[in-house]
Amino acid sequence: MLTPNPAVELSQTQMPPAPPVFPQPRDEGDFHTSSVPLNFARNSEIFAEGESAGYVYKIVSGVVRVSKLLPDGRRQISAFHLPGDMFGFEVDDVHHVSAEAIGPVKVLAYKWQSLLSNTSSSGFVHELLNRTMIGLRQTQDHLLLLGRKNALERLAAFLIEMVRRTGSDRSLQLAMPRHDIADYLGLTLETVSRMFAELKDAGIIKLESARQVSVLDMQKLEAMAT
Amino acid sequence: MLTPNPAVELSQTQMPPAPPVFPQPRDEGDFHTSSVPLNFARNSEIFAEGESAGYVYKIVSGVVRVSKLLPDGRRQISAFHLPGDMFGFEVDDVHHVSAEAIGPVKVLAYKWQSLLSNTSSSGFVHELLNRTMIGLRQTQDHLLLLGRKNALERLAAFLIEMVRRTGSDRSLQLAMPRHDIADYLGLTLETVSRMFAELKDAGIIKLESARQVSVLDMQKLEAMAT
DNA sequence: CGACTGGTTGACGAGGGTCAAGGACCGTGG
DNA sequence: CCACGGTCCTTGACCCTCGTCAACCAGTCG
Repeated sequence: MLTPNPAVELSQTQMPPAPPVFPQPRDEGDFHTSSVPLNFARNSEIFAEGESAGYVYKIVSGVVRVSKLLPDGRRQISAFHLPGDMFGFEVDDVHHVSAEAIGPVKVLAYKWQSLLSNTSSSGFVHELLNRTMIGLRQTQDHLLLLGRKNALERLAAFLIEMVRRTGSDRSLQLAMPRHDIADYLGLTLETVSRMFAELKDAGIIKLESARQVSVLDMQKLEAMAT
Repeated sequence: MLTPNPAVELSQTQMPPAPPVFPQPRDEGDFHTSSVPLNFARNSEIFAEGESAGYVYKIVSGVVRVSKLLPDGRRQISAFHLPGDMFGFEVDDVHHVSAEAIGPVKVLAYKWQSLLSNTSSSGFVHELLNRTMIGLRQTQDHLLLLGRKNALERLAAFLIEMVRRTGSDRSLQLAMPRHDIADYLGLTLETVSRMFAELKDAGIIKLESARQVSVLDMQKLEAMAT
């Protein structure tokens, strides 16, 4: 996808109609560089593994999953990105992960090369370095989770992460289905469902619905995440 | 460890005597910044999780493991670093991982702040951004391994990675014990040992000794790594 | 030679995957 | 208004991979 015109790509299954696209460059104050606002429909692909990487994306609204696939279909989600997060930068102009919109997503797309060459953008390089280092640290934390924690600890850690990142306190709205949570935590969706039930039976959370979780005992939840 | 004088810290167990330390700053061509050569003995700590992060390290010789620990002792090694690699950079002046010398290690230590403030070092920031992005990519690949691959696939991937990184072709010298390989691959040392045996029985590798591996069939090995 | 670290192998069990069935919730259309 | 299809979620039964525990072996250094 070299020319960003993604909302046309509603290939996968039948999709709710994508919001209209406005491909006119706008001047965003952020990096003294023009950005293009883009809209993506639920489950549509923002970029895929192996594609040429021309743009950096900043989320305006919605949630994005970044993942890698094995040839036989096994999938590992390496991160969920929320509004304000940036993603899509690569060293060598090739995407080594793919990114998809979990629900309807609005992003700002920045042209990668113009950002780096732009002389007034040394602040941008520092910002990018910071964000990349933070991303590296979160990914290292996730390695510990995948390599050494059991299913219950993983789900507890996930819920804590989501509570913290969404800035909510007790009530938590999950943007993603069980299957995505499973692929993020290195589990199956059945195990994720069972661990939800276990936390519920222990009186630590309350399931208003599958996507709407209330944390009843944050202390205990944090203790379970080890 | 704010003042680098590490070879004195031979705390853990009885250690082979550390090579002498030469703490005089030298001018290395690399980043137009002075570096301090340091030596670390086998199993000695270069820095620990939670410590203040003042230096960036570049390996001259030896192998370093970077890891995170759970309170109950479970450990995840997030990376092995070989000569030429850099490690130790953090966003917020606090180390979120620990680093230890696997065998005797020589590094060059660069003062972190002086590198970033130095006006002539914008090249350094770009280099650091590149290295961090590469590190992030490798860590994402490792997430896929830990989250979705089985024991045999993990060991095969590890051997391929080591062959590639050491630049060797058939013969591979492993710097680390089974326990470290296990903590890198999210397995136990027994399982690692069994997978070595399995690859050996399949005629894919030959174990000259525990640390000396010959790859007999690279094709098959790559096929096993999925 | 003895102590120590590191590695291999076996027996057994548990945690989580697989397979299967059914329930809850939603928007659409008759 | 309700039936219908689709997506998502839950729960149960069974099984397999890998962890645990234990014994033993190999190499090395004093």
